[in-house]
Amino acid sequence: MFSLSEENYLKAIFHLELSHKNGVTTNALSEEMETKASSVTDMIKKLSEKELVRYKKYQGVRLSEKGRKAAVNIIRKHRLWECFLVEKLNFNWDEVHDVAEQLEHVKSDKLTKELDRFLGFPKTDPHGDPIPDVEGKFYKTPRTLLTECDEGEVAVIVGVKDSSATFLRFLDKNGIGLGSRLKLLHIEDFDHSVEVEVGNNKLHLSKKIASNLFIRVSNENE
Amino acid sequence: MFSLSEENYLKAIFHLELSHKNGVTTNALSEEMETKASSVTDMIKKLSEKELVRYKKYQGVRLSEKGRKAAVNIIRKHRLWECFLVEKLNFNWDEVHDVAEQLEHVKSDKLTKELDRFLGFPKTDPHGDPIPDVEGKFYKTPRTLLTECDEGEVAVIVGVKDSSATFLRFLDKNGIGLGSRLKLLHIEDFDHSVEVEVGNNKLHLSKKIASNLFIRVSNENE
DNA sequence: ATTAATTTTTAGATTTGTCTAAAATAATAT
DNA sequence: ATATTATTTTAGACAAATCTAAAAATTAAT
Repeated sequence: MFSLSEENYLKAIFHLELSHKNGVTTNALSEEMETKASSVTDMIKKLSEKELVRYKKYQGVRLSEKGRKAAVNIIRKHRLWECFLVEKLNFNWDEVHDVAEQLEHVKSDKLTKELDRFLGFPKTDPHGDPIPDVEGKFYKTPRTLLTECDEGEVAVIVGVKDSSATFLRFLDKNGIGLGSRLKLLHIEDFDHSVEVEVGNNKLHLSKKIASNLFIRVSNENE
Repeated sequence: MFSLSEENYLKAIFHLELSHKNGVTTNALSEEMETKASSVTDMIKKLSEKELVRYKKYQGVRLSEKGRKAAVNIIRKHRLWECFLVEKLNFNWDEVHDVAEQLEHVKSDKLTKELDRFLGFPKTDPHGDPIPDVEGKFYKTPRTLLTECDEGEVAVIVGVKDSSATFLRFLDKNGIGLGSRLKLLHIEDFDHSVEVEVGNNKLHLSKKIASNLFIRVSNENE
């Protein structure tokens, strides 16, 4: 159906469209894909011929409905494999990305369907990102960033915005993971860093860290 | 490490070496790989430069130790994935091949190791073929073909020589699978076809079919 | 032991995805 | 409004893996 490279471009365009609402630029794509802009132009032309993207010269690209379907399917597979690796194969959440990047390209509808069933139809991956269903629908649960939280509130970690190994290992080291309950003790006016209580420890988190933690504000007693 | 194509050639050479004891010929490889002989020559040169095979012009190829290790590792992964598909994802034994062909190329030692553990360190795949260990060692259990069986003996099916979907579905249709107990009632002198009892049915199997069934001769009462 | 047939290799072309360098277009700054 | 800068595209080249057609080597047949 699609080549490895085409699939990777589709995925990248999908992710970039979230922040580049009026078309993904060639340079943005070339940065994301770690290739030269000229290579991107070449590939965009191919995707455009296949009607996976809409493209006008110098105007950037956007996915067509067909392209979106394809991209979402790859993301679905990626996230299901991540669940598999963590839940069944003892991978840590910072180790799954590269392997899932390979597994996501395996072509077999039955495989995806059965993997989903085998995992119990998970709704989110190990980083808290939603897993789209077969129709390509994302069930988004409401979530905000820790930076939106007020002093005194209790937040449950439901996801990470940055899922780089560096960040994830930092969280591990500090006993923070999905499901962790943080009480926001203090927001520092000077740099917007926050002081939180997690378990019985107090932790100081920079604004950058807080802005990469997705939370759900919780009732003290729930 | 190795390209997809290189891996497929290594695997093919390994399989062909079993029957072509004094070197795998270019034509044999081109048939196995479904490519032209000239393409094979090109690839052989590349593998030879990488010291994965020993090659002298017009003399065919054989795997080096390094090449054998690589080939066996791919076969190991292929067979582990086949187990996974059948035991965990409800695949039938005639459906696993193409998907395993894709999965076998995923690169991650941890993945292979953990998959092996997750499956309970299986020794054979769904077709009864042995799964090599991490060191590349095959633990071969003694087995013969149904054609070697004598009248009156009871045979347990422990593997299939031909694992094409056509053959496997034929076996399914006739209630034969790994572990089936067949009593050899009669060998027909004319064409060496055999009459067997499986369950409460009598079946007539051509010589070709009998010669593709690996068996272990069993004690009536075991 | 030649000749004929087969197998294998070489030479040159093609496709996919990439690259560099240069040209074209768009965006920004004075 | 024009000049400067940045972005994007084009043109041409390259590596990997394949192909076709022709040449070379080996094997088989008389």
